[in-house]
Amino acid sequence: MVTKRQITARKQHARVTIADVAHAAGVSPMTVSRVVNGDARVRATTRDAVNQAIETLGYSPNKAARSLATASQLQIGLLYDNPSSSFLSAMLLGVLDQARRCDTQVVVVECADREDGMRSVRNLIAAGIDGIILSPPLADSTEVLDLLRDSRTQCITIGTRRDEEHVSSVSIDNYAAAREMTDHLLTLGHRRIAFIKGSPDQLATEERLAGFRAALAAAGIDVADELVVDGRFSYRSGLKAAEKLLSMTDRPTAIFACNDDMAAATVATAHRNRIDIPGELTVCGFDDTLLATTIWPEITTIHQPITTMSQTAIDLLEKRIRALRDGRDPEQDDVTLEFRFVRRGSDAPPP
Amino acid sequence: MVTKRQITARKQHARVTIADVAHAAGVSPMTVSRVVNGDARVRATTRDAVNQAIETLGYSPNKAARSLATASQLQIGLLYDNPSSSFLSAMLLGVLDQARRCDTQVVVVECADREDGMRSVRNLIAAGIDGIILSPPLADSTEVLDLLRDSRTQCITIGTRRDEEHVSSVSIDNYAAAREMTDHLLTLGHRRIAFIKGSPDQLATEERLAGFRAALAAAGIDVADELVVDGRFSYRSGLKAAEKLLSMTDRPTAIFACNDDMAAATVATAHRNRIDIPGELTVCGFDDTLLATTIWPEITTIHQPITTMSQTAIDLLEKRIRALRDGRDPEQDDVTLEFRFVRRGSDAPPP
DNA sequence: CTGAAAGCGCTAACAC
DNA sequence: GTGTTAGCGCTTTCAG
Repeated sequence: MVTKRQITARKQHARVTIADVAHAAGVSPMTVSRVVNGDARVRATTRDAVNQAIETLGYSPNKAARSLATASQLQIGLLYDNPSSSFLSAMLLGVLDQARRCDTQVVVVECADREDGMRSVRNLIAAGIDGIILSPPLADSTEVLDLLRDSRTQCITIGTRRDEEHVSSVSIDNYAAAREMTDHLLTLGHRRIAFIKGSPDQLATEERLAGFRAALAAAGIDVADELVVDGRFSYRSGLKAAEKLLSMTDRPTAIFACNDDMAAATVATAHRNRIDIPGELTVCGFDDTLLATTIWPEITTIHQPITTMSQTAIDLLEKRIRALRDGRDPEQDDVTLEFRFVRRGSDAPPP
Repeated sequence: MVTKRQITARKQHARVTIADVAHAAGVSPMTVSRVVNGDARVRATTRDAVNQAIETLGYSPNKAARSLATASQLQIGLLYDNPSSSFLSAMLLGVLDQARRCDTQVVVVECADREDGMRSVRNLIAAGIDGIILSPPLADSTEVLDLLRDSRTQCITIGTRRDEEHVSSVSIDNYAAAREMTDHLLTLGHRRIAFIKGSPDQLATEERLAGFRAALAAAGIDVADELVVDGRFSYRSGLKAAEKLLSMTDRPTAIFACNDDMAAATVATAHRNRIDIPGELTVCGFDDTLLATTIWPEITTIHQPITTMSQTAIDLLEKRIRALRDGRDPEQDDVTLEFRFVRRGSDAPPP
């Protein structure tokens, strides 16, 4: 009696298993498994019966059992180092989503700097990680990349593309994007256009600058050296750069900042100096992080599909690792996703 | 020969299992399991031997197998609706971390509005979710909460506390925090202090306002109605509120905004009007999101430990679900975490 | 304190 | 097309 009650109680809480469904549908568990996994070799009527049973019983497969049986679960590490929170949340969203889809455990690690990055990578490797995703600026650290290569750990970078044998990447065409933005400014009629650079240690900085220069060159405009100023991607550094630019006697009519944080800082500085945007000055950014739409006016910028990028990264990494496991040679891919020019309220023709 | 080679090849890729460790240490798999799980009933020498073997073999337990054997893996849904990206990333970080720790699958769902929230909750329940975490403003939706109660789904809110039987919560003491901030302003010597409210549908708004009022009342200061203005937590709404406040003939010497976004907007508006911060105007915020340290001057604010909050939420939810599974009655908890007053550069004594 | 047996829920591989 | 058998790697009994 006592026993029976316990069993009943347990049954209530127990999830329905594949066996229950099989029983209800009058087939074997294997058939149910096939239906669930979309195996084509099941008669339509059988399939319907099974689906019916699944429906009424409210069956949903046990992930752990499946992982165990297929030996599928992977462990992937995601390292990041002080990104903007918009970048981070967008990235995490993509990672979480895709990881769930392809049954992958993701370990997210914040690194204070490259030193710390090296340490984390070593730890993860020791813990038996299957692959690693690097976001900038860690993705640009040759040191970290070399460590990964030497330990033969699969690796993929997000946001910057490294043309090296052992790392794949997911990024956008920074050069083309910067060029498109600059062309837009040119079309608007601007001729005196300034550029605020990002951190020198990130590839993206150079690529964007190159795109900027190319657009101007194509239009037959010389870039005055004084109009290309240093920045470090931070709001703070943008403030400094903007002050320098706006205090010039012959100040630019448009400023293209290497990311949205610095563009926002430029807007703030302009306002402080009672310069109207976009009436008296055009400002545009890059990345389309949340800050771009937070401030006023909203910033014209380049949208990076960060969530899709991180999903793609997980997907790619997973394929490479499985290929490796099956003895195949994993190919190195560099995926380039589409960026999108987003026009908002911070640009206008020159006064 | 062929067979052997295949086996060898496979062995290379196969992870080391508990059996390998057991063999190497000369004990049974069970003993290894006990050591790994910190069971006390193992002789010290045996334990050392096992640990030694684990070390040299580089063993790490297979999560899937463990989940399966202990029937432990839980599914938890996390719903969010348009939070600031700082809030979101902080929350995701905590969730990811804790979920990995306690072997929980988290499904993150973005909801466009309450309607959408209802739909998502229904879907999740149908999919057999074990519990749900709600962040504001969804956490303040009675409708969603009722649905959850009726379906007997475990639920916990983050950031706002609902005093209802069936929902647990993790939050900070908004009232006390607002009070502490206001006291700070009072100590500085401010007497004409304005308050920018958040969205009226969020409990946090009222609590913070109450704290603000209480501090002033305790100091024997009447709050002029005109100094408490509407806002909706957005930068945009903060801009409007700040303009109203700063255009007053007898404008306030300090402005306490209900969150950092609105505080940042206030700073921008002040700058636009050539009002120096903190020299001529003190501005402070709430939440300590990234925006607070992005802009200049950095904003004095209240730090909410969002990452810890979401970790705690997962932890609590997990305990409740397991309790329920074991037939125990899950208790309803309201956990209040410590906030931290963070003084930065946006406050000073009145001019 | 330690070990043997049994099984968690699912899916490969092979039969039929 | 469908069923059978045999595990995946771990932990829970229950013996000793």
